[in-house]
Amino acid sequence: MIEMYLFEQLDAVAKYGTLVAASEQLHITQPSMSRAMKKLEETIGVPLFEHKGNRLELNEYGRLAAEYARRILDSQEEMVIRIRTLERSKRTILLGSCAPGPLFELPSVLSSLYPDRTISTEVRNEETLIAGLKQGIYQLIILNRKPDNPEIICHPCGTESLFFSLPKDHPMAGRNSISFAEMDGESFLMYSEIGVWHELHHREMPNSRFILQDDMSALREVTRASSLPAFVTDLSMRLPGHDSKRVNIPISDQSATMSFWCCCMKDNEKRYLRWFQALEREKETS
Amino acid sequence: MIEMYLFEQLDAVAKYGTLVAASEQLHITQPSMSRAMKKLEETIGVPLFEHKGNRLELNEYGRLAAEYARRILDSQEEMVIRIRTLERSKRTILLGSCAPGPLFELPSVLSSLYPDRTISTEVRNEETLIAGLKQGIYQLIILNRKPDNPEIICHPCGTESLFFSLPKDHPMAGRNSISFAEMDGESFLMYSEIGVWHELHHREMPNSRFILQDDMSALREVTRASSLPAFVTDLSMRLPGHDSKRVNIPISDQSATMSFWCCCMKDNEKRYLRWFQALEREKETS
DNA sequence: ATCACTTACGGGTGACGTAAAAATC
DNA sequence: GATTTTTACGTCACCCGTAAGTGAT
Repeated sequence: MIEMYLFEQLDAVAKYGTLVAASEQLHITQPSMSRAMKKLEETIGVPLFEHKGNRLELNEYGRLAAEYARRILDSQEEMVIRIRTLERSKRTILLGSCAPGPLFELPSVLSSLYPDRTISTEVRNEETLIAGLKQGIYQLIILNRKPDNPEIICHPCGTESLFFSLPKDHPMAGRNSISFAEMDGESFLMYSEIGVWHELHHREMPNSRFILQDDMSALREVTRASSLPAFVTDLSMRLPGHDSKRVNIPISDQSATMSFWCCCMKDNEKRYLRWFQALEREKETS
Repeated sequence: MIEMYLFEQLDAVAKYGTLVAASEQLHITQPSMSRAMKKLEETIGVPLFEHKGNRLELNEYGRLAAEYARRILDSQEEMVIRIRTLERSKRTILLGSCAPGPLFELPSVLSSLYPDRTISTEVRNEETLIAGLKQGIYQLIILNRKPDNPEIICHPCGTESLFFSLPKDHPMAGRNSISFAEMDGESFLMYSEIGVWHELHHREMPNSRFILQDDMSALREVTRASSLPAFVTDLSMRLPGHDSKRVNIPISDQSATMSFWCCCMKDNEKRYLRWFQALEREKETS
């Protein structure tokens, strides 16, 4: 039987070329390394190295062994991660979203439906969310479009509409609605963690500049003291601390309203049935 | 890092159900087993077992871990076997054949061409030979038909023709040739290790009985003392110790002559080029 | 009482580190 | 002399076995 520490050391030798380099990486002494490789050769019964001057080099068999070592180490690490992830996913619900808006209200609903589980949320891009859902890192994800994958189940979970937030003395402040095009070219103050909304802004207002701030309360301070236009949404307006000294003008473009879908893996559909039913009820009441 | 002995023990527990049973199989004591499983749980950080009465049972995580354990152990064993096989294949030539005839002469030719390598031979069925060739167990194999695989290179290596071996007082002993059908129904003495020839005998002489003997010299003794018909081939006739007190009558059926091909993996073609050239020369001289 | 597992304790293997030597550049 | 590997030796971790204890059937 070949113990794992031998594979680890072989892998390091294959990676770093010499026993000295490998032993430094693994924080063991070089003689220990030398002995381990000898033991490996003895166990397999085939020489894995050949002397090239004063250094040791993997031969054909050694390279084959190193390939296996890498594979086995990977398997072992993958095992630990998968088990830990699986266990964690039973205790917590990690809700990933493509935008922060849905995360304002939904976690508290989740929490009341699943009181024994921890609710965590993250804003990530679509690719990361879908990959993470498949791997079981996320139990639920919120996307702004249905993914084309029969293994993933989706339910609608509301919309979010963008508004321009203007100081009262702004020339456009009296309007009932404004289009992206009308404002394109100005500079905007903006929260940086808005996920997929960034794509929209750059597509619809290619000539504008966006001044990003990743601290929401800092952003509020700056906005209050500035005459620059900014953005709010119908969802963010309800948050406590919202600035009422500005006027919020609806954006006339259709693309300014985003629809969200909440998705889980088909395998977990039953587990989140209550949740999806709650979403349906919410839809009806609004 | 999870050492291999932990995987081995986990695998045994998964296989045998209880710590006691598993520990007996591995020839270690049960407390040792108990500690090892605890250590595994501690390392991963997730419980792998649950108590079911007075016995321990793998839970969901434990079963997942056991799957990985099995995979990792398999990888490790596969690694050792592959390396040893590869190394062995550099030092020896294992020549497998579907029939013993070609093995009478060819090994000595091989030996003279590759004096630094050990030559071994085996008679096996076609399936085993082809699978073994692919795995590198055999370096060369001899088949009675070309395999339909572009990765395998074949060269003709002679023929073998079957004869009836009859006592001089047998009614057919005076014939120039006999067909299978004419002798079908009789009982034959026969060497058992004749590989693919068995198929021919049962196909062409379905009503005959074959009395098998796996010891060639014992078979000769019995044949000498018996009046039963037997078989020889043009190749076996040349062997020392051949019985000259009988008459050997050619078999008129075409199927009584078998053609052989010697095959190696395309990757090894160069290595055995000398060998295949020698076969070509042999073909010309005969 | 029996069976399966856990806890406690002592012993021996072996993996590691230190020190020094050998070999190659 | 600098670098890399090998050899020699002492130490300590840890894996195992024995023995006793707990809980379930």
